[in-house]
Amino acid sequence: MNREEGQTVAERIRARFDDLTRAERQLANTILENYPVSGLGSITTVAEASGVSTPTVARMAKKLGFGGFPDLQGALRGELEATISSPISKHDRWAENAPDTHILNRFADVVMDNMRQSLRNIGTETFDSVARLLTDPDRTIHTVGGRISRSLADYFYTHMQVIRGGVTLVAPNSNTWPHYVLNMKPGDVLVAFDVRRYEHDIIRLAEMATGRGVDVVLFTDQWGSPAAKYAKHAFRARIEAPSAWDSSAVTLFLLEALIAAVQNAMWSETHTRMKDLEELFDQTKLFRKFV
Amino acid sequence: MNREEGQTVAERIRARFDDLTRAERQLANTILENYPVSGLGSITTVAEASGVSTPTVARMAKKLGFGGFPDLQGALRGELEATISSPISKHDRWAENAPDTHILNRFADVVMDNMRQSLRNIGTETFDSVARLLTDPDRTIHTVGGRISRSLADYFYTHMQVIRGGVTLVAPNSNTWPHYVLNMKPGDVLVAFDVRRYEHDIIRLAEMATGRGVDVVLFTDQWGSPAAKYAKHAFRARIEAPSAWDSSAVTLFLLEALIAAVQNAMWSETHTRMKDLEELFDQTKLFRKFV
DNA sequence: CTGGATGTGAAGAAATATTTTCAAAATGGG
DNA sequence: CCCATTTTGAAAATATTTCTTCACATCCAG
Repeated sequence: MNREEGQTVAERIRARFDDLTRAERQLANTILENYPVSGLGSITTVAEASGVSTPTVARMAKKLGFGGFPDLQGALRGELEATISSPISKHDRWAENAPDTHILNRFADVVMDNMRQSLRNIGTETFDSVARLLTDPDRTIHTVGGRISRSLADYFYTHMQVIRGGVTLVAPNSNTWPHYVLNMKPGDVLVAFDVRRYEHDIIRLAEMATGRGVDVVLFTDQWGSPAAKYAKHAFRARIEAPSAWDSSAVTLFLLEALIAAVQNAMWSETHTRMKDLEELFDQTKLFRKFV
Repeated sequence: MNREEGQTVAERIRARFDDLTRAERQLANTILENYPVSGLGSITTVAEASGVSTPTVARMAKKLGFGGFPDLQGALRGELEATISSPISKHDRWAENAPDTHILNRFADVVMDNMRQSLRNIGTETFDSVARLLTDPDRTIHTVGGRISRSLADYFYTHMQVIRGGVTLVAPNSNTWPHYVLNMKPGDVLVAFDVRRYEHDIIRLAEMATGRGVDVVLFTDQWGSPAAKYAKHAFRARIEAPSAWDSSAVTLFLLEALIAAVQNAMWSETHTRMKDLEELFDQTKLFRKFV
């Protein structure tokens, strides 16, 4: 029984297929089609699905060298996990000259994973709703970030400013926030960033804004800032990183996608603004074109 | 309970995520990672894998509208079967409810691609050399960004400031830059960000800095800013995006990986600084701990 | 007709899930 | 910072499901 240790269930079945009896082969075939999901139900389910009796299933499990049906099932689960959890990313040898353990590669793996998982958890309805909010020219956009996420708010602000008018960056110093709140009117949008460790002031700000009829859009992490309570829409991005810090890469990606969506939706206005901006830059000669 | 009939487990979790408590969210996240395989073991296994107790698992199953844990598990199995047996699995099933043409998915595809290609073109030697430069406590770090990349410089600055002393953020207004140059001494490092459209002032700054014996590290795009001429090390990240704008996501990723590397290399110093910082935060009560 | 394979049903055993209680911990408000 | 409230986990008792095994009837191929 020891040689069988490293084998998959499918391999074991094929290896001993000739020893199997008629009903057992029938069962084996059912397990092999739609492998390995079909073997995951209860022993009764599996038996019924293949049209054999439960004792047959139990018998075969032992015949294949497992302790019993649950043992076989555990093996199947393990295989499935291994299959699903290692997608192309691991095999994809980018930066081939680097050993897998180099921080650059480890970081890349984790970020790609964050990306995949975040995307799975973010509904396009949320995304589209937020894009629609931000496209509405009657709503003023306010944006604010915490100690770390401030840079993201800043990034967002810089872009939105070009795309449309009516965008405000709330200053980092929370003492001044009441003044900003004073300027928010019902229907305005507050785009807030708050990742752990969640900042009390941001939560309060979200609360105050909500109280004034402002729609709060929150960018946070997978655990969700308490500010989510006040948020009309929340994006929960995974921020896992092999580091003492969290990764904002996925959040930035979401932000950029959102910026792209808004820009598409209001292209005519944006186009004009960008052209005007170009001219202004040319006039002040602050920037010289190279490309 | 009837409206929930057609929903996937993931959807149910997302829909009620705000109602979930801390431990439940923890559990929910574990189920969502490696979805849906992670939810297929026994209730004990699942509980242990997420670090919560079995009652919590049972409680959440009911909260989500299932009869109990086995019911939830059955739903997961059903989904898995549907997913695996149909050929949908072609396109990694992120954001599965979104058509491939949704901007969110298009953006994701492009960014993942940028990531792969950038990594292939970036040698770990460059990465390691830069990490070594930034780790040297005798060198002061100056960092500067352009109109858009300013946020990245800011992000970098915020983190480096915690990791080590001797970090300066060069103000955005280029009029004041000569003053900053005055303070740069030979052996210092200037971390500059310059993506298209390349900014004349940044190039001049890099030139001036090099003239004073400063090592310039440049983050730029795949075409390379003219400032690369003066840079000792340059990171060329792909910034392609289905948008009128470029994507900074890969650049941010590189930056974070670099920050992680530096932080690892000087952990003892960083550790002390972080603890001190915590205390200062506690004292000023600016931030309240949630996690 | 015969022997092995199979299914049925059932009973006991084992594992698993549910629920309860209660103390400890976390959270949120003042 | 403290207190009230909620959440959580451990333990245990209970309920339920699932698995194993057995006895026995049936089927089928040779």
